[in-house]
Amino acid sequence: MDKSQIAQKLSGFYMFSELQPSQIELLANGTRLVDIPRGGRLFNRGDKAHGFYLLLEGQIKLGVISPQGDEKVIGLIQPGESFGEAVLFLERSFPVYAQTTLDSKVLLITREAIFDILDNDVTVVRRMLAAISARNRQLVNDIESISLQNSTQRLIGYLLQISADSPNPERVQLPANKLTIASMLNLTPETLSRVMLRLSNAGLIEVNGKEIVITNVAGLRNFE
Amino acid sequence: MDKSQIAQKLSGFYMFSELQPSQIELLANGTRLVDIPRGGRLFNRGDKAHGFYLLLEGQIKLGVISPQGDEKVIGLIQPGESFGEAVLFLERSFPVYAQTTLDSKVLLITREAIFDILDNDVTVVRRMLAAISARNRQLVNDIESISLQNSTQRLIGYLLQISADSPNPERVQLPANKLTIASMLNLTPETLSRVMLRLSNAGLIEVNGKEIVITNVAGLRNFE
DNA sequence: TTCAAAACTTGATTCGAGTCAAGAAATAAT
DNA sequence: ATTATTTCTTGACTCGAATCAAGTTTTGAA
Repeated sequence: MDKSQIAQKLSGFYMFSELQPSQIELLANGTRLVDIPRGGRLFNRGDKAHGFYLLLEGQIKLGVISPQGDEKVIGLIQPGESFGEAVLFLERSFPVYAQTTLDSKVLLITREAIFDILDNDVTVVRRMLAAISARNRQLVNDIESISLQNSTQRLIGYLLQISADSPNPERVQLPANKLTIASMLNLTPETLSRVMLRLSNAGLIEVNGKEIVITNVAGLRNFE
Repeated sequence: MDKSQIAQKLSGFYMFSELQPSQIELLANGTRLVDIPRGGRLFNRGDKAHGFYLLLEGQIKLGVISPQGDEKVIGLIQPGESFGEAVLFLERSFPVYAQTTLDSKVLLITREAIFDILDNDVTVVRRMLAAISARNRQLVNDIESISLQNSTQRLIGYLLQISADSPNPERVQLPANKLTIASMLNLTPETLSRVMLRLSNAGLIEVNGKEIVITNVAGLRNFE
């Protein structure tokens, strides 16, 4: 992928869509493409940040691992989404690791390049603030559901959310394997499996691998 | 409190410490003082944001309440700290309520005033980004400890943290009542009480109401 | 200063979800 | 196509923390 293709990808990204070609070119000069095969690490917890990332293809899992080796998935990044912004503005290292779950292509937008743009473009500033704020909101929601909902409510909430985001709300596709989904929902795989069985038996969903058919949205929303 | 006193408070706040007097004055014109007695609500979940807040005196509890009435405290704001920034940059309402736990004085820095400054001052932009990013980091830490640590580890982590932030690390003061501390740590008050008793019995801490003497820091860090 | 309300503690018991184990199904590698 | 490996499911059992209950202490309001 050459510079002009990188520039094209950058200008197609929401945060930079208002920038002039000359500014995009500047940004592209401070951006590099990173190719990582499935299962590879983009960075580890504790690594210093050299910039922030824009996922072009594949999928990235952000997570933490306890001293006992237990893993918790904090977020799942899809193509077109950026991540790692927040670390840039603190003199700190990454609090999470980033690992691909599919062969992936990522743009690394270096610190210097983005700081330069931020100093000169009000729109990018706003959108950067909005991006970090949105992540913030998501984290608050996650804390709320971990703290105040039981396993069934968390799964239902998650299914309804991905259903709402889907073009075909009755038939959704889990975006990752069930181990990862379980970890995002703060469940063990065993519990996820059992809760899905309960919802199936209640006639609310049908599960075929990663495909979930929501047969009764209202029932799902009001379950228990 | 008149305009010049508000201006003085604003210029003493880290985020605005580099601003010129003329800019501070502009900001002060878009700022108002809010006085709220102990137990009062500054805003509720779902309220539209008119700006962000700087706590001058007192204490503010940020939290959520489940449909079943269970409460979860997400954050505790101390004098000199700001909050509510993230909501400003999303076209959304507050995901949490804000309630005083002491008689409090708060500055409300209105949307228009801060946006105006953000468009004209690079330092404030950086510090705003840093402030929201720091909150982000805290939230990730919270999710990590809720997800991967047991009740004892969470309390120990919390005590070590407030001890590290304290001028007198051996003798710390809980910043709120135990019900609030318990909720922040995702514990019931009963469990908090029992865990404190266990740590006391193990000779690691001494508890006298809100005052905790950490008699054995290393032991506390390596407990279990 | 008194007293009512709120906060905290302690004990007994329950329960949701985790753990351990073993097998089935799906996926990837050869 | 076959096999190895990973992922997923199901069952039996355990356990950490919640709940329920009752008493004590602290706090703040009249």
